[in-house]
Amino acid sequence: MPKEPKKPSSKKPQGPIQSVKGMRDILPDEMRFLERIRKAFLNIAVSYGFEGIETPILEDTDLFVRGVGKATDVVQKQMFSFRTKGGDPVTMRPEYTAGVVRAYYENGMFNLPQPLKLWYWGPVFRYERPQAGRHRQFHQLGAEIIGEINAVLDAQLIQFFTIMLKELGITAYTVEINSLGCKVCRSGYRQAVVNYFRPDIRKMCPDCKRRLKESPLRVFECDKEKCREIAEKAPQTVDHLCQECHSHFKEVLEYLDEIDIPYHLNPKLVRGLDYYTKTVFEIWPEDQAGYALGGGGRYDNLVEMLGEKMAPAVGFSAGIERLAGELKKIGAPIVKDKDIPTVFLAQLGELGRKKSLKLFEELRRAGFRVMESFGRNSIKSQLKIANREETGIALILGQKEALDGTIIVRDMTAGTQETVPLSKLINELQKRFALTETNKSA
RNA sequence: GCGACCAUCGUUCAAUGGUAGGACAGCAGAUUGUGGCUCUGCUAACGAGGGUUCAAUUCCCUCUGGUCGCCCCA
Repeated sequence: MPKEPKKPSSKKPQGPIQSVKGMRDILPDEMRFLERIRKAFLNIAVSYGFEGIETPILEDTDLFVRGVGKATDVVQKQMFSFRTKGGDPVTMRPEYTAGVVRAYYENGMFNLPQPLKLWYWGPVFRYERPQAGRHRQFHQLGAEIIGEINAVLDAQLIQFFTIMLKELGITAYTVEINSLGCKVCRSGYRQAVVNYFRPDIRKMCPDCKRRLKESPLRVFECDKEKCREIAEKAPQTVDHLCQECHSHFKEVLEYLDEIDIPYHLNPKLVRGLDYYTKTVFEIWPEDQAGYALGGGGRYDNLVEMLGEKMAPAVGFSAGIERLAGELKKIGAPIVKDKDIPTVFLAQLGELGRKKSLKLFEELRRAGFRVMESFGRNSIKSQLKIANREETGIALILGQKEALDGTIIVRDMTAGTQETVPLSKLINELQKRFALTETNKSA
């Protein structure tokens, strides 16, 4: 037999389709945590006067290069970028802020009453090696306040974040905070940093040599021992703040004191995105998980950098999966939907099944959560499922009942049942659930 | 981007150079229209490609995916 050399149609081998590297499924068990986080988050967002926004996942690559910063790790090695068929360079957003600011311009939102308070929730992408607490697609929630410079808002966003953690039951965290100053003091500071490192530049790693040229503050992010040693006594931002930035920072801290949020001044905190000015902060779990739950800060220049208008702004974002991880860690009880009055609707025979479909909707309209297994014929297997799902009450609608206009209401815990007229069913159920409610609270 | 380890039913854990077994879950039964306990049966897996071999799930290589460090962040 002559061998037919197989030409692979692509470099990928045939086989079952697996998820793309770093992309994962969120299954119902985890989804429950996410929904809980979303509820807590939205609750606060709405009462704090924030409104929702969603921007496209795909943006012009240039938005992030200019917005987030050319020298940042996010842009240099973590961007999920490619070209469209038309040849346009696009990038799957690695964060929200740049896109939100773009939307601010494109939709003329500077004409709306300022400041603009926006919340967001959705997937973001970073091209990295997947690892614990890190995937290529993950989800962020966050909030931005655009068009207001007052320091009280910096504090309010931190308050927003910490209140959310509190509502979720997460208490073991620290707030790290620092001020990077503005354009004015930053150039002075930058110069001071460059001057400080210059004598030692030969001893430093190649990365730092490059950083010192392109973005000197990033030198502090290096963890090579030598660079660290040298950086130990480097000038700190807080010592080079201009009058305005100094008092702004002081005010932020005073506000935080006022609302009893403990913080840790961290002069080394610079954040991975270039657009930050003045206040920056990160929230870290206390158990040294190796990653932050979230962070944020002021970005008074970003709006200007992306367009012609000027608008001060401040924001924060948090990793939703990481918050969910904390919930798991603290053993947060799994909240199921059981608290909604739930009944199981079992049907028997052709007529019973037909009537069930309608009854199902009537029950739903009356405020009940209804479970069923309409596809099954035997009453036995249907009750088995009712038992497994732990619905306290099962309704049985068979041929006989369908003809009589009645239905069996079965108490699954007591094992008792009675036949009631269909017309009185809702009433009867409401009575029963009211009873169990009072028993619970008693 | 660099390094280490891993890959068997849905989950979890076995065994094996001659194509795989248990547990849990799932499904169906144990006479007539009634769940939980028990019993019985059934379903269901060697990530993909290539090589070595009479024979590969097992050995080797590559790819894909996962886990964990480094880096960095959410």
